[in-house]
Amino acid sequence: MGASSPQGRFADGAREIDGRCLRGIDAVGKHLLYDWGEGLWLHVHLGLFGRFRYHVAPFPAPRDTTRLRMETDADAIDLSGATICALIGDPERDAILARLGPDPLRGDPSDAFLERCARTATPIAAVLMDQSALGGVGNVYRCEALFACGVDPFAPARTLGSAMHRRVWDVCAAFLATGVRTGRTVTTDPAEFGVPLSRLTGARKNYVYRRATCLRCGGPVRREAFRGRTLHWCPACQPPLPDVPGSA
DNA sequence: CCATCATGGATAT
DNA sequence: TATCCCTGATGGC
Repeated sequence: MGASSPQGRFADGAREIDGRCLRGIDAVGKHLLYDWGEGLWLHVHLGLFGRFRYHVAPFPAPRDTTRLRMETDADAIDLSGATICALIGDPERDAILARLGPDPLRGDPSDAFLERCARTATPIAAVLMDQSALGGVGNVYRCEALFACGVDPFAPARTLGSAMHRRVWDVCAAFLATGVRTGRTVTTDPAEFGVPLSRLTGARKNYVYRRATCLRCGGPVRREAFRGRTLHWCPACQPPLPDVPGSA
């Protein structure tokens, strides 16, 4: 396969994999690992701005932001905007795996996540964004999972109880699986609207994320910056738990 | 043309 | 908690 860096910022890396045969691609949480054999890996993390563009021959000219183009005679993939695009070896790959929490899409056991939730007084909204607690969930799924569970984002994790911890895990796992299947971050329930999942688009894609009003109750959605990210939640559908003396 | 915002994370303080 | 990096779409002048 051919590799090049039209933008130039990954010129050395592209040269290194140019002409090699890709053996496989692994996804761990939000990290992608391209296996070039002999312990050589391309590590990609899309971050906030990263994206792939897929082309069929004849390929369009790359943009001036295209950091990496990988191509065969028939197909090309362009990568731009990624937070991480780097060649690494086995030790660095192992370190990535080691620092990530369980990823439901890999069939990892939920134990470590459940134990973290049981132990910590950190708000559940922060735990869900912590990639060492749970791999793969970002802001959309975090907001929508808490909505699906009727949980106040600021509730200290351990006050929710083990049954709710399990439910949060299950909901996140279901969202991630749906994401793989559909290629979209749909979190609404087809049964609630009587239409197939494929029709849950636009204004019916999510219940609270980036919405002015709750898709379920019609009440106002609250929006607030929390640790650098914007939380969205419905205070009517996700009421705070009553204070229990000595619980937090 | 410019400001603003976005599915993320590392680093400084 | 603040700042910076990465890119692209959008909307207001």
